[in-house]
Amino acid sequence: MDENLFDTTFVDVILPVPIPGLFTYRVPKDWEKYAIIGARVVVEFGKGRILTAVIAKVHDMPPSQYKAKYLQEILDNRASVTPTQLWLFQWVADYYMCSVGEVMNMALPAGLKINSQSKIQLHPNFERFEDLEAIELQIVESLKLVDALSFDEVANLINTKEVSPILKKLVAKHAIIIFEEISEKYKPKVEKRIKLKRVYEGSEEVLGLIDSLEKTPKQQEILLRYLSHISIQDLRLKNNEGIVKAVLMQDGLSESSLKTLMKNGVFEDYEQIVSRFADLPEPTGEIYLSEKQQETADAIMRAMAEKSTVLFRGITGSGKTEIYVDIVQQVINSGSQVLLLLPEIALTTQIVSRLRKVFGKGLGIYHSKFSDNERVEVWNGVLDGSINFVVGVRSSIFLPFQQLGLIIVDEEHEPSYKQFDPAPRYHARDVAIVLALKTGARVLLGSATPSLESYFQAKNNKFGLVELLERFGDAELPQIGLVNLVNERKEKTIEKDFSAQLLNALRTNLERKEQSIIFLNRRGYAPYLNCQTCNWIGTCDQCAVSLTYHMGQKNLVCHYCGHNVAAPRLCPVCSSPGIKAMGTGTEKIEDDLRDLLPEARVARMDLDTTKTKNAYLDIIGAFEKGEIDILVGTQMLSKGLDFDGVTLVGVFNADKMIHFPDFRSPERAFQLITQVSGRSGRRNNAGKVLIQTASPDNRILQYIVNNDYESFYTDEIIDREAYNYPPYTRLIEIIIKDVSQEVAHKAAAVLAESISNYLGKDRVLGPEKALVERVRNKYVFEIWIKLEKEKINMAATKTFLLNEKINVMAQKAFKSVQIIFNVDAI
DNA sequence: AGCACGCCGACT
DNA sequence: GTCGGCGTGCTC
Repeated sequence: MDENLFDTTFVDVILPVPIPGLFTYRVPKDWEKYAIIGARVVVEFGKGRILTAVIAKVHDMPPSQYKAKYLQEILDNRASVTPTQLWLFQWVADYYMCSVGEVMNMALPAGLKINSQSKIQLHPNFERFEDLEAIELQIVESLKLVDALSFDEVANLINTKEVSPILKKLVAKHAIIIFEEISEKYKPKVEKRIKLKRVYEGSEEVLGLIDSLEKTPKQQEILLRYLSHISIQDLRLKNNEGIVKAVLMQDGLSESSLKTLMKNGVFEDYEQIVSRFADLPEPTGEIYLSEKQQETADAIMRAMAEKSTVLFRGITGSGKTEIYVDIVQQVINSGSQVLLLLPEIALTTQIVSRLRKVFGKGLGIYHSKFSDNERVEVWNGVLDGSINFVVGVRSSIFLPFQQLGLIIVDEEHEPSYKQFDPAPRYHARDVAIVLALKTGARVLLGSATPSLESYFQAKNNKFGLVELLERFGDAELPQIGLVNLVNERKEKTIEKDFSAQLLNALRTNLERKEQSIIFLNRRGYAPYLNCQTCNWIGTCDQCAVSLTYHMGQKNLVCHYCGHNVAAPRLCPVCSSPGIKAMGTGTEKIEDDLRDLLPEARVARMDLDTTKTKNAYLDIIGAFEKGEIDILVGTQMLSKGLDFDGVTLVGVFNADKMIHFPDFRSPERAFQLITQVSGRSGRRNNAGKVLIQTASPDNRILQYIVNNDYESFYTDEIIDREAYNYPPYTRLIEIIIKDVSQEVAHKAAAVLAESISNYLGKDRVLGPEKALVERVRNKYVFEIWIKLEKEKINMAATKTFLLNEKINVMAQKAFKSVQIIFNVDAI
């Protein structure tokens, strides 16, 4: 008999797959009361594929086109995902042109998604080993040793990719069983604790116990140690709390003696679930604001009463952190939650420890360097309200806030707020603004060098604007000078890549025992190797770029695909030994400095020297302690670092930054150079900045020298308007990739043609070869479209684009083409 | 995205 | 002859 589909509950769930739409599953009768919107469930999707999904809708409409499968499991008895989050996931999916599943998958920490892995085990009744072939036998023999193997493990064992046909045969022969192993990933942290098995009445009894251990001094020592933590008088009240085993046993008390004590019923052990953040200190620090800072904080609060989003432009060294702290405290005290977004690497540093001192346990940190389990605890803490302040990276915008009052986006101009690689390609600042509009929270954007988009909104009264244009205390702005490389070249005063002017300034600084920073936005030793005899250049065979020479490992590295080979000593083409490293990276600068200023202690900070969390802190620590005279580094130096002793910043390659072929490069250059310049001269030290350039008259450099953000903005915004770039338009970048250059180009042309017909030719740029035309063996083309928000129906355009993608890919020739939409590309 | 099914080259 | 390569289509 077929089941009665009336009076049956169904759920539409979000699955972590890049397929649009929700999927309907049937709820087993007994579980109906647990089928809540926002609860996580386990479902089978396809054949034997187990996934964690989130319930988005509960209803009683049986699907007409297919038969719904049953839910396998309901993981929560409450909503792990809030209704606001579900709304936000959908908004992000629509706006950034991806599936809700992709958003959900990114938003949920890995620890909240269960593991599904097909495994095999030996069939308990199998005996006919003689029926098996050699490989099958090998698998079965292994299963005798380890009771279960994953598909991957089998693949490794027999050294083949395709294991499922073999395993199927084994199943047919009743030799093995395939099963899905499901396990929740999140494991609470447990702590072993020890307590006295029974509470002793009165001190005599305890003293008696101590005496009874006279002959076993090691056991007695343990008991005395225990009593030193919980005194005899306190036993009655505090014995039940016990003490952490590791604490009791530190400095090498005897484990075996403790075991004996437990066996004899003196002590017992038990486990207790503890928060991973339990041992955090209570808040101690207080932050005092200068009069000017307090005025600014008050102005921001007033502005936020009027506008949902407020832009705060506070120049470097004006003490933004103190102002944030004051505002955060006010919002928290009103009973709301606060999120402070920071660019990824700024989080590993000083600011967190400063905030921890003020906010203690109520502060949660959400960051890629934290483990899965820690992230789950932050998620749950935010959900149940025990965490009221989160400092995190861009993905923390998707945490389950219940009472969100304020989102601060620090360094809001930072491009790292935009996710690029896997979908969703979202901008955390923009998502924050949307979320705040939805929930009534406020957004505070902070930067010394706001993005043109944000400043434009502020100037047009869409955002509130508060500016703080003087440094904290009596600190002065650094003096910024340009070094004319053309003149120095004429006079032949350049040594290696250093102008005499910069080198002399470094020398003077060294003599005065003051610290210097050299900024160069290119890592490695040299961007390419070149044979002086046959002109060979080392290139990546997967990508259309030269390989960067890294002297540390003596190898050539592709900065696009990571390809890594030993650097040849002889030219691979003509075998001549005359290979020369061309151009300059941070490694070379570091090396050259050791030559030019042998007495200086030089260190380098870039992606290559900061692979581990501690390396980063070690370099900063050594620099702060004055163990380093000159620190060479990439843009990493510009973020959230606060050094007192730096009085000189040298900038290399400024011209390259300004003339990079991208309409945003003037803005980027202005922001980056201004930000690194801000590292010079804090507190009582007047600082100096020297920028090496071949075009000292360049307008961007002039604005930087004069510290003139306003004029930079006014100038740049004119160009943006003239060429229809943001903030006057919205950009969508379309990336078309294929192994065949011709196929990619044709598909791109077809797509561009139909878009032009729909939007008009003026709104479509390309297709053009990408700047790096081949990456990982795929040819890349780009189409850019510019959309005026007032004139174009954005939603309709996006629907059109998604349909066109399907149309293009439906053509036989374009089956293998990849088409990626990057909304609001930066 | 995975995963299964289905159709052609290099091996026994 | 088969094994196994990856093209194509589907997933509630």
